[in-house]
Amino acid sequence: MKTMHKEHTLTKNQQIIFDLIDKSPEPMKAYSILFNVQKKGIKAPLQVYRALDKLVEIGKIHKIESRNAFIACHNSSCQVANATAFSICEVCEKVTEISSVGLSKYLANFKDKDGMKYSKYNLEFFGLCKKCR
Amino acid sequence: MKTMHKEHTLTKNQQIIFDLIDKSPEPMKAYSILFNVQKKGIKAPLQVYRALDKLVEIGKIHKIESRNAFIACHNSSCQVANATAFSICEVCEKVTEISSVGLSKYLANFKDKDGMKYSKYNLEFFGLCKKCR
DNA sequence: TACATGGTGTTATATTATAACAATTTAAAT
DNA sequence: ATTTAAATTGTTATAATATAACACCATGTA
Ligand SMILES: [Zn+2]
Ligand SMILES: [Zn+2]
Ligand SMILES: [Zn+2]
Ligand SMILES: [Zn+2]
Repeated sequence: MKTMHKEHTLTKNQQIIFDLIDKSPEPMKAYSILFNVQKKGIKAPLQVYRALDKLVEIGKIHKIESRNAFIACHNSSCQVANATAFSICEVCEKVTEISSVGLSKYLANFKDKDGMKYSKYNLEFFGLCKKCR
Repeated sequence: MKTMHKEHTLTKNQQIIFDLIDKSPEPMKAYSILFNVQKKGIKAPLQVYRALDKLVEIGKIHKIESRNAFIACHNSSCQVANATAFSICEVCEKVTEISSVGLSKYLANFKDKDGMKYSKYNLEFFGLCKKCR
């Protein structure tokens, strides 16, 4: 049985950059990514940003907007929805993707005062992680 | 009777920049703000960013993270909580601050899988506004 | 007074991101 | 197989966003 969402074969640059982000325990910034992939032949910011744009578009990674950093997705449903939620520790900067059915249902069904619904959203929670309390 | 939250008397630069943002029908970017206040003697990016930082801190304005832009707050509760929600039109870029008691209660009470609660958050919904549909 | 705190003005610089253009690769469509 | 369109790449240059460092000033207060 086939999966519901389209499969994307990553190109060489996309794969290199995805692998790096996926292995990283913390969100990575674009120029840190650039520095780390220069030995693999990716030399210019644009090469990084183009791969990042595509990876975000297909849901393999997410951008943490408040940090200008990128994290790999491990939640298959994001790859369709572009509906994301994270918790961010304000002390150690640890970022965790939240995958809560309750939360995503609540947000997907939320109506603003014009009765408008939104299938796409980004939520960032801030606080202290377990370790930092 | 006094208000619950601390009153902040804005300094000259803060007031100039707040007034500009407050009058703007759309979120303003830092360098657009700079351009617009140069006639009032604010000449350097840092003067703008310092005022913006303070205004964000005291909740008079909010940063729309996905747009690197700033919008005035008209919701008094944000000034205490730094818990914000916006809807953003992906066509015309109209941004509206959402003030829904239900939503803010839900988010303030949300517990992640470690049982952790977060009083501070930023939520950005994306879609099409009324006019753009 | 002396001290602390926060704001200001200034120059320089760091960080994040895109424009523009030519060449190449890939995957259909004929 | 050949043509075509779409996507990706490589490259140089530049735009847009944000902070570092330092000297100075204003205000409150011990
Ligand atoms: Zn995800
Ligand atoms: Zn932490
Ligand atoms: Zn607000
Ligand atoms: Zn619109």
